[in-house]
Amino acid sequence: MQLGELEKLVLQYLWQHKSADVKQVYNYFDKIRGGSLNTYQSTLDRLYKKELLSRHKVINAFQYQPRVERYELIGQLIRSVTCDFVTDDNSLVAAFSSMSQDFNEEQLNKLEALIEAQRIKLAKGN
Amino acid sequence: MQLGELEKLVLQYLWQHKSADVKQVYNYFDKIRGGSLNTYQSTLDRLYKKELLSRHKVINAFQYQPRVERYELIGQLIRSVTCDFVTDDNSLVAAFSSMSQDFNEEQLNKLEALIEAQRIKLAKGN
DNA sequence: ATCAAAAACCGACCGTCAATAGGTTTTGAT
DNA sequence: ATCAAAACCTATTGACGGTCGGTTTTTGAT
Repeated sequence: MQLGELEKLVLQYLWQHKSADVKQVYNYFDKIRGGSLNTYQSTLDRLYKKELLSRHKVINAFQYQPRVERYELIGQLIRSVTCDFVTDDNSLVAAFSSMSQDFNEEQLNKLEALIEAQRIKLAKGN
Repeated sequence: MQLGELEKLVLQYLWQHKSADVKQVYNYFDKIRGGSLNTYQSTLDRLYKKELLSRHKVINAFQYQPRVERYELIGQLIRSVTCDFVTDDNSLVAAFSSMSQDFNEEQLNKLEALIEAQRIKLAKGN
């Protein structure tokens, strides 16, 4: 998956506001970065075609909603950027190792809890 | 950072072979995917300019070497694809959560060891 | 049913970047 | 000084995101 700057901004906006139509998106971004209404129309449409947004008509305009949670997309992006390089079991772990410096105490705790949860899931699966 | 298909292939090759010049790279890939020698020259040059490869002359041809370990690049890519979306402390952790299904028992063990190592590092830092 | 406004859609253009390759310059051995 | 190899420069092509003008479709009021 490939995301441009504006696409990311719009996604952020929709995660925050849950749902919006073109006008709302346009009104919001017009003040901070300009661009025509059509620009946002195209961007929403592209995100919709990428299946990152869903939409349905309300009255006469589409309301767009995120189709994936933020963390899901992050996970998906990590996977897509990663998969070409992960040849063996250790690659991903090693990559995390190089990232571990990014984590603070609290995050480490949460990660550990996640690992434990996953262990249980694996155990049940067998 | 933005990497094309061929760039990834060449990187893989160099991680495996440690060091090579254009000819070697060309000879290797010519059999499996074609392309002119110049194509590989450009690709190596691009990777060099991206500071992913180092190089030095041996006799009269450049020898190229990886400048980053595989896992370092993976970590870097994860960070770059991630940073636009990680607004709060929990985002990255949440992303890992959505990826945790990718890990098997053994990998979980290794991750846990990493977390412990990072904890110790943090403790010493204070 | 008609019609004007709103919304959606289409198509074009630009900029960026990877892939590709031809042509030119540099270089080093003889 | 010559000559072949290597490096470098410079297009060209193909994707793709951003941008926007223009056309079609939808819709709501009359």
